[in-house]
Amino acid sequence: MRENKATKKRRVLPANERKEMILDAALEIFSRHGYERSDVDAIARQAGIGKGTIYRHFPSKQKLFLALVDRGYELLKERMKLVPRLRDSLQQAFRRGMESHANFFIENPKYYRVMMLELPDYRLRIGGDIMRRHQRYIQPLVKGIKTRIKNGQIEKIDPEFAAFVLAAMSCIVVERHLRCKGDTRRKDIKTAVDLFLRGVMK
Amino acid sequence: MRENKATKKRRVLPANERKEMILDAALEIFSRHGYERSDVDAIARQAGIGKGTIYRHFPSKQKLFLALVDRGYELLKERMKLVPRLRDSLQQAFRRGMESHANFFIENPKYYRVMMLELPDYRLRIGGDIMRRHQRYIQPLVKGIKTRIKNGQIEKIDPEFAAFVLAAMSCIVVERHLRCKGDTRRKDIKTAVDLFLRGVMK
Amino acid sequence: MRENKATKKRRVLPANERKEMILDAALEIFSRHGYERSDVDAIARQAGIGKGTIYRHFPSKQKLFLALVDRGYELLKERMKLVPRLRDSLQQAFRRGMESHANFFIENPKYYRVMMLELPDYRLRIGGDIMRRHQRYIQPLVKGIKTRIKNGQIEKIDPEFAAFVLAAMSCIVVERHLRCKGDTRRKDIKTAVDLFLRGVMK
Amino acid sequence: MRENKATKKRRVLPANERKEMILDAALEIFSRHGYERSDVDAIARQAGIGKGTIYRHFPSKQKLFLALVDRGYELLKERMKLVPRLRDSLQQAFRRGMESHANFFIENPKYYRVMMLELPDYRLRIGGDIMRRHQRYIQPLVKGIKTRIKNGQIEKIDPEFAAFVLAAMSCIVVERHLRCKGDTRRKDIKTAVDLFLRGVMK
DNA sequence: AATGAATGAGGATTCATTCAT
DNA sequence: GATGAATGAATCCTCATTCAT
Repeated sequence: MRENKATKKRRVLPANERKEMILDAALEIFSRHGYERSDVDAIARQAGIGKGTIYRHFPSKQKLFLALVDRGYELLKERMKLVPRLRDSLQQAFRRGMESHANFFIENPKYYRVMMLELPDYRLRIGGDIMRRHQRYIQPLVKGIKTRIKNGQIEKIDPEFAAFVLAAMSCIVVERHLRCKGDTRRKDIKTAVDLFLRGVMK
Repeated sequence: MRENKATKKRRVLPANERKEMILDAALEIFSRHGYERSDVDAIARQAGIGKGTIYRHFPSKQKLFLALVDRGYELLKERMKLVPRLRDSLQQAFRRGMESHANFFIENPKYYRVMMLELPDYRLRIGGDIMRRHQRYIQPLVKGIKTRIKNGQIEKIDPEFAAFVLAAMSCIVVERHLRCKGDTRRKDIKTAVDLFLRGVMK
Repeated sequence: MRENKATKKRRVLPANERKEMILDAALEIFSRHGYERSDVDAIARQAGIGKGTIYRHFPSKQKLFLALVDRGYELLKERMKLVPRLRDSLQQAFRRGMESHANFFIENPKYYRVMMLELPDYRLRIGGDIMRRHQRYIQPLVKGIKTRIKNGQIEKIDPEFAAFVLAAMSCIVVERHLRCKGDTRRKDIKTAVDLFLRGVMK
Repeated sequence: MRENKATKKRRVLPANERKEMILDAALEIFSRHGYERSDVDAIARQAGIGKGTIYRHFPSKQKLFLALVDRGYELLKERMKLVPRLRDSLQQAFRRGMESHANFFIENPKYYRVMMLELPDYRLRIGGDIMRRHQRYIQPLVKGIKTRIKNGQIEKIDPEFAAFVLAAMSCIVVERHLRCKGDTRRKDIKTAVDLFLRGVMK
């Protein structure tokens, strides 16, 4: 009907690419408005595709959201994988760990919003689903700490508790950075790691 | 049509009592389902009153939620007021502070859900209103830390950062407790305070 | 509870006075917002009384509105009663009739809004009730015209049609006046009567 | 839960047709109950479609009503366009004008109710929007009268006033006809035009 | 008699999901 | 496969009317 719509051909893409496109759009919209306030319509528009297409690839808005969170954790995991070499000094290990974690979210603030901000609200709704993911990603850290304890490098401390503290500190770094009072990142990471290390070292 | 409604007598209450009733019901529902998924109808049913009554006392769902959060901060403040005596030792001061904070939420898990879990999602929705409240309640803690620094009792550290760490630790205590693997509270609080103090003390 | 509310004592008034008060308030509100958009609440507030009191004196919002329209027609009738003396010349008679009619509404624009503007909208809803009133007040005019015809003073013309035309012209005068392009009243009335008379005179 | 819904198939229509369908239904409902008492639900039911479909095509109830009124004026304009040839005699011109106008509404009494009866109530509600439309449609008539005056065919008379009188007369014809005391139309139109012409001719 | 708190049916609008094209 | 029109349950809020005080 409109000639300038002729440009946008209905294109058939391989399922993978389509899914990625949709997840990109979902990231944009969910991070902007939160889960409940995001319309599937808006996501489709953002992706430049029809609403029905989203439902061909994801069975529901909720599942789409979960897939997005999963992708986030995947990316985060990849980023973290590079990090913890046990031959690092304690200092180095924790600093590098926190740097990777914080930097990932600072560089991907949309994922921060989707994965962290929605997390608690989500717990009320999808409960387990989201929490399980969070647990899963915290586990490596817990293990690392356990090892350090076994090695006698740090005090006996509940390793899960310690892992949560580290994660929380990282989030604080991110939030302060995103609130943008200049680049507090470097300083904050040092502060955090120092505090933590002094707090747990023998 | 409905004959079995004779039971429910209409009761007139003083505005204060009504408001409290409604807030009680709102606490129940909001903490159970989160803000967006709670509907005013459900709150009315929970309160055993008509929907219109809620609107007589609160101009909108949002304002009702805010009023509930306010009541929460009020209760928390009262609980915290008893705490910080400067002549307390550092140990005592921080332990008692964290105890009060964590215990308040452990004893009032519904407020925890409403005040803490909704907070980030709310940031995207109502933004300022909620965050201002959060800031306001963190401030005293920031000041306390500043004083300790000035007194030379603890290391120079960004006081806001430190305050956030303490608050986060408290939340971790609460969450672990609510996830109910036995009463980890006491141990966790000790762990947290020890970690923090060793981390910041000179 | 509030001392400055002490002024407004709950006063018991004779039913008549109360009714008048309420009708005054109703005139104010209905003329301002139209029937559907006027809240009984607003009327009560305008009257400075409780909502319940209105229902003690009028069984429903609708009946209150009708009572108000009735009072309007009563006032209009009184104003018109002074007018039509058959010994007047034709000119005089019609001019004075239209003057009285138009002036009544120009001086009581709120009644104009309530009686004229709502009239058609109302016809859809209360149907007969309102139309009957309108008919009743047009009748004298119809009779007058019939007499003039019988007297051979004016052409044979459907007297109801003629009466409607006169009433409509009067409304036009009022509307133009209320739209306030200076005082067109005098000129318009002359125009109207001249047009009508020339139109119907033998 | 509902098994007997199988009958109603979902039909996809081009936007134009859908809009027309909805406007048809709206005409039916609005003319029956007036604006405020008509609910969107009823219009959807009348159109045999879902409520949401209406909102896909019209952004709000109000805009839907306005669109309906616009369609009415469009139809009326088309009907009137056929009319005024300046070479017509005065008699002919006015008679044919009034005939067209009155007949349009007599043949489309629903439009009469929507466009004319709601008009005054609407003035209080939407004000400008509706009134502007009314003005626009009166203007050609005003101009026609001005021309006749300039041509010296009729007396000097306020042309807007005269136009209003003609429009009012036409409405009277319509109303008398709709109240259905036999077909008074022809006679009434003659009466009206005669009255008017004698009233204004030199 | 007067009050205004309480009620709940009703109404406009949104949006996840379905399905005809 | 892709599309977006269609759907209607769900939701917030209003307001005429009732009734405890």
